[in-house]
Parts: sequence; C-alpha cells; structure tokens
Amino acid sequence: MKLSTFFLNTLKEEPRDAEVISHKLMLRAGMIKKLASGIYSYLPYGLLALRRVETIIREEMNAAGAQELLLPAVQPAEIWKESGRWAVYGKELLRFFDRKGAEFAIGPTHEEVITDIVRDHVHSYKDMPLNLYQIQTKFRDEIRPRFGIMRAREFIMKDAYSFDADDESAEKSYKAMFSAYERIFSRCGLRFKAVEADSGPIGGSFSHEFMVLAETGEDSILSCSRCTYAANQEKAEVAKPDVYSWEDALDGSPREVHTPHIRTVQEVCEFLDIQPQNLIKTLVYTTEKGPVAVLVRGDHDVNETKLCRVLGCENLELADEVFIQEHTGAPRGFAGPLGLKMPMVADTALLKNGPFVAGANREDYHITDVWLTRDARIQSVEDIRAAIEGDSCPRCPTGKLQVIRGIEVGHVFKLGTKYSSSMNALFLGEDGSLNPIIMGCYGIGVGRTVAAAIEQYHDEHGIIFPPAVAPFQVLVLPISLGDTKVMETAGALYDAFKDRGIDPLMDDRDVRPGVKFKDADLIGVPIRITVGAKDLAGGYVEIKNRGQGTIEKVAPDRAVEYCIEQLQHKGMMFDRTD
RNA sequence: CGGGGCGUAGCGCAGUCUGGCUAGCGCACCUGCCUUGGGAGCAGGGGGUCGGAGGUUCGAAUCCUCUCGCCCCGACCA
Repeated sequence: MKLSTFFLNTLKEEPRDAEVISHKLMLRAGMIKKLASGIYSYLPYGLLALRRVETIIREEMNAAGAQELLLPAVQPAEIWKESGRWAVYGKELLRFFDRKGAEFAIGPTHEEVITDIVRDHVHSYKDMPLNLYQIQTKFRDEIRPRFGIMRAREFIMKDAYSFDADDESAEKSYKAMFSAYERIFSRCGLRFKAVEADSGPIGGSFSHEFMVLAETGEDSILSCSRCTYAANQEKAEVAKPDVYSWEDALDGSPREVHTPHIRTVQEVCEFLDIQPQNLIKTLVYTTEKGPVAVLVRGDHDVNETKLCRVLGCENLELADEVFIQEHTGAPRGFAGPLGLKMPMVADTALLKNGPFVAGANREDYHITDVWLTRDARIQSVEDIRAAIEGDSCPRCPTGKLQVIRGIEVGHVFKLGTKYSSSMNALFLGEDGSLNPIIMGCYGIGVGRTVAAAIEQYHDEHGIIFPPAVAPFQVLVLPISLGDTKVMETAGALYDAFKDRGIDPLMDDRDVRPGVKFKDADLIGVPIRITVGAKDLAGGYVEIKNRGQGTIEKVAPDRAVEYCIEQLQHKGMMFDRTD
C-alpha cells in the first residue's frame, strides 16, 4: 500500500474528548472516528488492525473445532420473553418497534438466537458436542460509554456457544475454549492473565476472564505472589484467618461510651484514638428476603457480589436513613451487632484481633470491648469483604495477594441449562431420556483487544503495534522522491516484500522527512526501512525496530531477509496455524 | 439518574463576563516559490447558518428562555 493514496489522516494535536492513551492514539493515528457517543467508525487503518485480530480468532476457533455462522443483529422480543431476559435485561437492551408495531431489540448478545437455532436442529446426543461462533456487531446501551472503542455501545464481538450432552463433555468444551483463548492472546503478542470470575446470576461452576495487563485497565485483579491464583475483584476470595481463642476474649466486657455526633469510621477512630481495624462497621442492607445487617472491619469494604451469593438473594441495596432509624433505633452511623433485631452476617476478619468497637444502636453512643462471637448473636460468619492488597492467598499457605490492573478482553463461562431449559432446547440421550442441552458461552471483545494492545504497547511518540496485530508489518520510507536511486531501491524493496507475502506500507508522499518519521512512529509499524541518498552511497539502508528502538545498517539486497528474520526471531511474525 | 464542564472551519482554541465595522488564531487543506534525515520558511487562497429554536435589542457568537449533543466524576453494569 502506498501512503500517497491510502486513506489515512493523522492528527498532530490531541483530541479533546479522549481520556485514555489507546483512545487518543487511535484517533490520532486515523484508526477510528466517533459518530455518536459510544459509536465509532473504523477507518481503513483501524479496520486492518481489527481484521488481524479477527483472523487470529477465526483460525484458533476453527482449529478448536468451532464452526462460524452469522446471526441477525435485530432480534424479535419473543425469544427474549421466552428466555425471561426481556424483563430482566433493563435499559441496556435497545428496544424498538417495527412498522407493524412488533417489538424488537438490537442484540447485545446472542444466547436466545443461537438456542433457537439449536433447538430446531439438534435432537440427539449424537449431534454433540457442537460449538458455533459468530463475529459481529452488537449493541449495549451503556449508561456511560467511555474510553473510545474500549467501552463503546456498538462493538464487535466474537461469541461462541458450546452444546454438550453431559457435564463431562461440557467441561471438555470449556477447557478447549480456554486453551484456544490462551493461544489467541499469545498470538496477538499480548501480556495477559486468565482470572477466576464470578459467573453471576447465570450460575455454573466455571468462569474465567482473560485480562490484558495494563496500568490503565478498568478492572482490578487480585493475584497471588506465590501460586497461580488470580481472580477479579468481584470474585477474589480471602483466606480464613486464625480464630481468636476464648482466653483472649475474656478480658473486658462491653461498655457503652458517649460519642456525640461521631458517626463515620474516621471520626470514631479519632475520637476514641483507635485504628479502623479495631472497629466493626455495621451496614444495613435490604434484600428481597428482608433486611440484613452486614458486619465488616472498619478498614474493609463489603464485596456485594460475594454477599449476594452468601445470602442467596438477587437484589441488594443499602438501606436508607429512615429504614435504619426504624430498624436499629438510631440514626445512620450508630448501628452495631449488639441487640440488633435482624439477621446478621459477619466477615471472617472479625474472628480475629478483638476486641472491637461497634455502634450501640443508640444515638451518640458506641460500645467498646466487643468480642463478636461472645457478645453478639451472629447467624453466620462468611467471606464477604473485598479482597485487598496484602491479604493472604486463599489457595496457598504463604502467598499474599497483590492488586494488578487489567482490561477484560475475553470471558468464558458455563451457562448450564439456563437457556436450553427456558427455551426448550432438548435432546434425546443414549438411554432415551429427554434432557436440556448443556451450554457454554465464550466471548472476545475484538475492538477492545485492539485497544488493549495499544494500551499495553505504546510510548510518547505513538503506537508500537505487536506485529501480529499491526496493519502493516513493514514501512518503506524513501527520504527524497526526487532521487532516482532512492526511489528505485525503495520500489525494489517494496516489490520484494510483496513477493514474500508481506504487505508493506510505502511512504511515497512528497513531504519532508520529519513528517514521515513522526507519522511512522505514531502509527506504530513494527519495522521501518529508511532509504536515503547518503546511506545508499555508503551501501546500506537503515532498519529501525519500533519496539526496541534499535537501528541497523543493512545492505539493500539483504534488507528484506533481515526484516523477516527480525519479525520471526523476535517472535513478532504473524504466525499462521492453518 | 445526581454533580460539574463544554458546543465558534476537519482538528485544537481565542472572542462571550462588559452586545457594535467584514468573526479571529494555530494545525490540516489548495496554488506558487523555496526546501528535503525528526512535524521547515515565504507569499497568496478556500472553507463558518458561532449546536438548534424562540425572545430582548437599532444591532446578538456575546443577554434571556427552551431544546439537542458531547465530555468528566459518581451511582450502575457484560
């Protein structure tokens, strides 16, 4: 491709609305253009990168035995009502009417559609295992789209669905996808981590998220320093602490102290001269099963996902001021476990390091010398707090959890029979019994993967594409268009790359060299070959590795070979498996 | 949905408080000269219903009312 005719417009100045690096660079490098909030066009340069990722995904999915199909973006309300999600999905599902008044939605995901297909075509255990996938545009009407293509409303996603006759087979399907994902992100050249995730209300025993590691990532990951345990913030467990002994618990007995207008953790600590870890924070939640008091240490936060699972409830909300006054007998800030008349759940951390200070359920009073299991009627002690840096690993004896940031690019989970049951996707087993198909679902944000690659690989000059994702792997940059020798050499290199099956980009624009160099750095082509008159007189061209910043002088007739070696040697080559 | 901010040329901005000649600047774009190893210089040029509607006024980018869009923080969420 010749740059003089390629549809590419780079920007010198930073777009005002862009916040994160990948968004800024994608706009500046002419990859995308915003049409509306969370809705973007892919311009040719951006599309090339997107296609690279798509191709890798396609190859690995096919290699794993999945079959590609294409599903409609517009979906009738009926199938959503059948699965029960029409009522549950909320405003994120963009709904509308057609001319006849029939109700439709734009697909945010395709479980219903795929289940509808499979229930009509799969009737026997002999038809499985089956794995079908699609790569296409989806729409979720996000409350707040941001970060450009990373969290857009319209986005391109690969979704695969597996169908199995029994759990063992379903687990195999899951593992096959898991390792396909490892290959996909490895081939993209990304540093990533698969972390345990909460499978949410859908249930199921497995769920993993694939996170591209980047400082600017939106998600927190807790990862063990010693073993392989890693989980997202929602799921991350905390090791059970040693429980205090009853001898310790004997000293002191609960005493009320006057704490006028002292209600926040910080205020109580200052007033009584104690540390937050010596305080019991009592939070009142309302659920569909009634109110519940949740006790955590003053320096800890409740993890509502874990709490929900422990309580077995679906809706969880912090109670308001009025509710608290009514049920604890005191305004917000003075609730405590002693004498509280509602179910209580305490976090495991409260089994250790007593005694504690807690609210007295009486305005302007707290209670000191509280030993939780001695003094309060606690229904259950569970792991319900958010894990934090330095917590003990739940899987190994000595590891500590550390917090790292990541961008979620993939999610694999077991759906079980949620959709097959509600939508009647049944099959006949070997024994003649009729059962719902066991499903799994495996997504990859394609556009987000491109953004994540940029987020992970860039410097102050621009993008540094991993070669497998790069729209072009090589850029031929002749310095002076007026010099015949330069243009001949550049042209020969350009043709030679094409002969070797590499599509090079040639900057044949009649602009000053500085402009070309700046653009080359910005758009992040992995290898740049500069052809200049002086170098040619010396018998060489200059080959720059964008990632390493190294520059080598190489004879023109060896240049193509050298570049290919570089791309292969550094593991940078776009390596095909099919 | 709550709080904050912004809409003036493709991009980045000034002008708005305190109304007044033909609405400016930088980048980008076009023409010419010149230049050619890290976003050169000179000269000339094109491009705007100042987000939209209504109002006040002799006169509105500027003041008032309504409205639409966009961004950030928060709440929320695959």
